[in-house]
Amino acid sequence: MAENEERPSAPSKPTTAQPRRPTITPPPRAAFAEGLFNNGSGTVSSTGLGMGFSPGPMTLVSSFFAESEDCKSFSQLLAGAMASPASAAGHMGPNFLEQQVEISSGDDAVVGEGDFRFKQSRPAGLVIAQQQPIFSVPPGLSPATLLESPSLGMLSPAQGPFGMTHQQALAQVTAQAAQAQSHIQIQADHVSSFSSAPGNIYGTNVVLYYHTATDATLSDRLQIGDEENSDFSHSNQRSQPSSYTVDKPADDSYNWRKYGQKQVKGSEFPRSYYKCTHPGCPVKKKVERSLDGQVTEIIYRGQHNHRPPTNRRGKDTGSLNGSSNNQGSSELASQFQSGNLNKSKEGHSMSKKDQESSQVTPENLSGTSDSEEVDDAEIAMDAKDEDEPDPKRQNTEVRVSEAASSHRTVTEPRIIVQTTSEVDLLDDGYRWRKYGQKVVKGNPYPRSYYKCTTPGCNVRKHVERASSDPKAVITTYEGKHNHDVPAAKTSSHSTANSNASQIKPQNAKTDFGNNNQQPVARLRLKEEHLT
DNA sequence: AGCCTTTGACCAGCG
DNA sequence: TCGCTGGTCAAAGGC
Repeated sequence: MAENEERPSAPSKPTTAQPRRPTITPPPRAAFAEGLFNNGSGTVSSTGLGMGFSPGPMTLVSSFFAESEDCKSFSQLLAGAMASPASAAGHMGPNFLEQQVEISSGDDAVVGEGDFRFKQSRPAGLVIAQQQPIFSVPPGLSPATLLESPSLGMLSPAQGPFGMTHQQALAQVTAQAAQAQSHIQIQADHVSSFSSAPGNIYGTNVVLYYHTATDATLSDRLQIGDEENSDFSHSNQRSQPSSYTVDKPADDSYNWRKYGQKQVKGSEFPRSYYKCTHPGCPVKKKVERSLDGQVTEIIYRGQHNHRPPTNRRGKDTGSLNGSSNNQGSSELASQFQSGNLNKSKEGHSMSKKDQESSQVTPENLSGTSDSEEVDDAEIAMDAKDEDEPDPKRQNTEVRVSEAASSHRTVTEPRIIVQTTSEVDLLDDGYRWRKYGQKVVKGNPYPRSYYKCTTPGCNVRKHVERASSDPKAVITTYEGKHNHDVPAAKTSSHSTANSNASQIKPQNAKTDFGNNNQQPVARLRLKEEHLT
């Protein structure tokens, strides 16, 4: 199992005098999860997938904001955030009605080689996450560990147990990232890092970076601030054996075989190479670990051409993945795979240069770097031409991403999805009909409303542009598609994105989706497109 | 026995 | 052409 396989192995060429990264000492997962699940409302409903699926990381993250004051527009939030982090924090106050997730994509959006990242810390120019502590983390428990929890429920204590692995969460986010066409950042201080990835999604390479340099601040960011969540931390502290050290990425539902390890130049830690053990499956992944076993980077390449193994090897004891979790993971993975198996080749055809060029720094994502040079975002992309990739845009995005790559840092956690095919990620594969537009106070740009044109499907989305940053385009999805992608959109990119769409609705409102029984959890994708 | 990790060697791409 | 580098191979050994 991936977890075991990714246990740190004694580097053949041990690095010396490397800055030690904080050791993560999470509680036993069972207790940990219990602590999580017993928090908040105690809602235990599963998601619309009917398999105990939990909301994606966005939802989870968003749940932090679940008790914010009023549901201000994202534009407002974004504007406020940009203007003043503190102000932004206020916006995301305790009464924030809608559970929202901030996933921002960078200006340097890449169509062909999009990068999606989860960001632990707020971007310099975009602060959405509330400043108030959200929940506590037991001493020694790193965010990576938190997210490695099979449930991730810690991120959404008010929503009860969500049997979702961080891979699933990541998968969701990644899928949504794909939908967003470009870079994604979870604009939440609470989201620290992921210890693993779901593997290839839609022919993309998922890169997870762990930057424990920020771990020092995690305690601050992840401290409890909500009495309601205190059980979480308490339970964790009670049950957490100090000796429990998470030194491997969580289960990503696939089996991997290590086939190599090298000390890569420029990398602090040895890089391990893994192959999916499934016959004929081209998926590989590279894992970099610190000396203390913490994963610092995971790169997935290729796309699984099979379902995740249902019978996980018994030796995978590092995870408390229950059946629901595995099932959920598998289900999620299968969703990813459905209808889009033809991308694996493209994934492998992606040159190293392409991959590298597609990596973008959080600074760029937040518009503080070279991304400033890019043209204005195109909300119009959402309003029209969803069916057609824009070659021009692709070229531009590649250029920007390259520029951005020069600013790449290793100081912040990030997850990068390197798309391995030229996919117009903006196109989510579904047909949308614009049914409204509204100008929000404080935002010169209108918020456009769209509804899925498929009869009986209540999925909606609205797109808005941040007032203070026209490049920032936020797409919010509500509901779950109860149908497949329209036949006319069976192109690779459409399929990929449709899959993404299929995943998003897990966080959907109950009044939109057919299967959604969960509290509202809107997904908010900030899309920053290039012209 | 099968599957896995380890690890030195080999290969290919690139400047 | 050569050296560097990342990626892969494959034998050996362990579980």
